[in-house]
Amino acid sequence: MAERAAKSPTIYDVARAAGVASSTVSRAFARPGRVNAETAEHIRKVAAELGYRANPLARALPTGRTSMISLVIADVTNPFYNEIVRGAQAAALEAGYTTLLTDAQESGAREREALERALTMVDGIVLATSRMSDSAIRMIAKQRPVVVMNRAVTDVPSVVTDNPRGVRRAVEHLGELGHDRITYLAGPEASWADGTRWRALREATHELELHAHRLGPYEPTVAGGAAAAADLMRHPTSAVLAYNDLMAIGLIRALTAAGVRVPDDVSVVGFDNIFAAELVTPALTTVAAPLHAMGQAAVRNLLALTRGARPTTQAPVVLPSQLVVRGSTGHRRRNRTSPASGTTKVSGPALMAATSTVAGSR
Amino acid sequence: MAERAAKSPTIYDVARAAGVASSTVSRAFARPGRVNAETAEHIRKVAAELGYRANPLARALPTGRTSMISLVIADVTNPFYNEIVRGAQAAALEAGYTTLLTDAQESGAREREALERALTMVDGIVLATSRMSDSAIRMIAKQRPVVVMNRAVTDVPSVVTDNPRGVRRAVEHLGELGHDRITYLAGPEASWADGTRWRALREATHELELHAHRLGPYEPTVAGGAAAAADLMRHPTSAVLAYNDLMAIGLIRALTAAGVRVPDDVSVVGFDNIFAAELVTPALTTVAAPLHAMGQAAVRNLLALTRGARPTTQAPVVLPSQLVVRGSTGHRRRNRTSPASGTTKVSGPALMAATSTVAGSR
DNA sequence: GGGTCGGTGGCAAGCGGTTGCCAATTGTTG
DNA sequence: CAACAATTGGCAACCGCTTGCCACCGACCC
Repeated sequence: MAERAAKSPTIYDVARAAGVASSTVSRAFARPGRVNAETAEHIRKVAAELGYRANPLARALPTGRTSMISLVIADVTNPFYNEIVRGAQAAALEAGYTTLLTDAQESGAREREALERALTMVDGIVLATSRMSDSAIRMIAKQRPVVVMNRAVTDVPSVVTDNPRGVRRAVEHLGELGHDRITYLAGPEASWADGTRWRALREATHELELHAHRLGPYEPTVAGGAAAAADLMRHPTSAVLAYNDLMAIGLIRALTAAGVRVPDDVSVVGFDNIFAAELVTPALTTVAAPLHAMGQAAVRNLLALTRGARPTTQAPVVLPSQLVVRGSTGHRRRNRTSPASGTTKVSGPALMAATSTVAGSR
Repeated sequence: MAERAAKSPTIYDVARAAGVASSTVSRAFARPGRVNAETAEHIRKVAAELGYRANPLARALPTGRTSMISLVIADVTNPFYNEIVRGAQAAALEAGYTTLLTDAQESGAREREALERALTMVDGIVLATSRMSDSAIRMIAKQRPVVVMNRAVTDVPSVVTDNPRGVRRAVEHLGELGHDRITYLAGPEASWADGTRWRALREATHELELHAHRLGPYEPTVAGGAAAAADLMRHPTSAVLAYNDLMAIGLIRALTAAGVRVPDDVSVVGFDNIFAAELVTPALTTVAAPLHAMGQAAVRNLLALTRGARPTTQAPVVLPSQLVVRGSTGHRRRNRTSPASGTTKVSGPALMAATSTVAGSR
């Protein structure tokens, strides 16, 4: 059983080896101009020889700054977060910060608990689609800088996508295809994005003289979408806007299994443009969020806060969303979601002409 | 600009308020029996009133134990890791540990660098599909307990899936469908799993008197699989075993686009059973790894190590893998991957009879 | 009644850095 | 050449918590 290598060298070891005081070593690293250039150079050389590496914990104690931030997401297994996480990590890394990823497992309680543990260890927190209440979030924000994503909380800076614009584009797209009635499949009630999207849908359909209808709420998962299919059969429609891609995918599968064809019988639009959206058949038309950019923006804003910047503005940072047209939307043919009987087909290629405005990454 | 709440109370505050020494407060929390039950109770009450919460960093300094572990994965955007991360987090949480998730972005260099930063902060490290060299890993293992996943490194405990068994099952499955020649699409050369799978394929095909062929390496991504399609057209085959699901999916898409039908013209089997595997069309037949269990097992072993357990055994912990039969494999009909010309179809349902031994979660 | 001993609580020395303050050295300036 | 400012390095006091060691105390024993 090989014992762990002897404890790593400290500033004291370096100080002794370099013939200076420990404080000088400390400053040589932390306070650039504070020490003579030559001395600093010498110290750095000795430190390198000894393999000295500053202990971030020890540094954190007196300064109170840990150079760690916490990223809390609702569900690690949801592919929606993958790109967000990467964006956030990239921004954190470039600023010399380490990220603590926390999975709330879709539970506000677990989220609070995890946060409780992390709170004292981090310089700031990014809450991606938090399931906690506004007041709970504000409570946390009193103790550490916080930035929320996909949500607006009074007095807490946030980063969101332009949902209204995205919904508007989706509605226009469906309108152009001849659909005059759009059914919204609602997601979690605790979700801020859900409310925003439904509201935007109502406004957009109203302006364009179309009709909006709402079903739900459902779980924001493939299973939830499948569950919605049954309800949808009872409320015939020709176009559906789902709360997110996972639901849209589940819906399409259930519909297909029931003999309803997509997009021939019903058009489906999702939200988020997750990785799988372009892989399913038919490929999913969806409102894409700039996931990577959001993660990055959230962390950058957070770090600005930790440096003492005043909470940006009261208005959230809004990132543009984009409609990605793929195969799940097509011309309106019938007004029902019941099994097909006719066989005249609109040519596939024509339907997919406008395919992929944005290519899936990877 | 609301100033952050006053610094949180320390053991000294609690000690004063409770009329005892700080050391007693410390022990009341950390060393159960060491202090009188009543005193402890009193201290705990006072602490609760003050809202005292131990500072993990301050605790880490004298003890050298941070209660944090690092989980390093090759690519956060790869859905393969989602369940692993969750399993790992669950195991860590139940033991009171916090997880530091690090994305190596498929680069051994970035991996080392990130590790460098985290090394001093964590009690142990789990390397999920590391891209570093064996010696680099052993170097790290000298400084902190390490457990590797999906890989075997001499002297470093590891957790892997039963690749040979999985491959064997896939080969048997394909054999039963009449395929006598299986083409392997290789993944990253730095991947241990890749070598293991190819070797297992050769052995299995040999025993069953089939032929194995190898193409690649390719990127372990959808794009990589698509790239393989072109090569595959030049090396006709009726059955393909891909390094992972992402590649399998990319391959199927490219093949389909080129007019080659799956599974009619060629059967495709993937590895990992990622989330999207059951969503694509045709649904992917794949060798499923117990992702969640692996993450969990890795962390549990790691924690055992930090508690001083001697490196389990030299042999890796092997978790069972399972073949999930879906729609991408079918009876052999032709021996070429060139565009179809015949139209006789094996009935779809028959082909999919054995569908989903394991249901995808969610 | 004195000696032992287990149970408790306190003292104080770290853990590895940071940093305010002071002193020594060197360079400027009138 | 004295007075003074700027530069640079060292001293030592923390940051919040852990823990070895000691002191004290009442109980128990002989």
